[in-house]
Amino acid sequence: MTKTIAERADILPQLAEVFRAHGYEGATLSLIGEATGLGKGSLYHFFPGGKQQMAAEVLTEIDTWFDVNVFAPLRTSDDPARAIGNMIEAVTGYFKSGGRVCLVGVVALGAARDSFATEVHDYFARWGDALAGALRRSGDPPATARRKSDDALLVIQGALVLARARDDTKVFVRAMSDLKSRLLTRDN
Amino acid sequence: MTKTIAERADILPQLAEVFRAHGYEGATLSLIGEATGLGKGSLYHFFPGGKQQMAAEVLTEIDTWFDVNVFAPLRTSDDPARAIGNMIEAVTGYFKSGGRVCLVGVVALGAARDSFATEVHDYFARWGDALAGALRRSGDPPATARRKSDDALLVIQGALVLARARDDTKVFVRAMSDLKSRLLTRDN
DNA sequence: GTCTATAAAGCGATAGAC
DNA sequence: GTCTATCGCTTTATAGAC
Repeated sequence: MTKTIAERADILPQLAEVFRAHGYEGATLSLIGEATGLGKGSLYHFFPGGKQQMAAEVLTEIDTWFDVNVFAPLRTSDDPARAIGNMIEAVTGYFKSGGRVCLVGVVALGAARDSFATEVHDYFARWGDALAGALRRSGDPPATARRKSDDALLVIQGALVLARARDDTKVFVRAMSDLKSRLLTRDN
Repeated sequence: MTKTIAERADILPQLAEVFRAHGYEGATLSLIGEATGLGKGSLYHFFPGGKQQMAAEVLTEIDTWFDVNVFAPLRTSDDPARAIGNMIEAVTGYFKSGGRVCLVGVVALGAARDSFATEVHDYFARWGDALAGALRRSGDPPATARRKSDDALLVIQGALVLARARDDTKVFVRAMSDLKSRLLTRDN
């Protein structure tokens, strides 16, 4: 019988799902052990800082994913309108049309926010900056771009809450469709 | 020395604040005891069903508050536009301009959602129905009214998430102001 | 790198005196 | 109605064998 050797890259996504499903406080080491198939010994081998470190690394990985797949395209694309459309598509896929919650939003609402204030703040700040930049380059004046980017972040988070409250992804899908046309319309 | 006799009506709001601040999982009986000044004996005297019952009664009280102060005016006012303006004002006050989170939203995002599915679902359903009704009476066609009411609920929840992530109420205040004019404009 | 055993603390909940 | 003491269990975290 060969032992399976775990790698950080495999563990983090499973860890993320546990935190998403149960929140920081609700994600116990037993649940994490089940989801990863790892005992506490292995878990503490990878994350000597315990639960706090696990959540911090998960948040960092989430941030990296968005940086590569969402923020960077918004910042560098020479077709900003197209990049905004791609953002909506990427977000819809990532959040499984509202069937998967945003861990950063969950953390922001909970008591763990204070422990991860920087991670939470920066995630939304960098998303907002990247989106506002794309809107400016597509013709919106700075103040309008900023208002529209705030609006977008807030609609995405709210749609996730409502979709989960109703246990129905329709409201999320419709919100993304509306958001897209609102972002790509110049006169608002 | 006279013992203070606690009443349910005094306990529930304190209980609500603990659940809001820590979420369902994070709200321990110790924290609840501190916040209410009551020992476990007293707590279990009032709530034999324990934490689950405490949260359920808090959710019911929240629902009642919104029913009286938000939903009923939307349903019965003969000046629906004015009722919608009042709703924005009531919500801004209740959520302290984004400084206080929505417990129903917090529960919806967490693992406790399944235990309180009915309460969570009904809260948003009744709010949505009341608001959509007011919008219809103020001249919006049914489909538009429904879309705008979904939009409103989602913007409120999202603004709460973003305000807490940024630790800044400005985004909430601005979102409410924008929402108000969007709801009261006929051609969208 | 993985596991089991274990520690110390905290959890929700109960019992019973007052 | 309130309290303290306590139960049984789970929690996070550590130690040490393999």
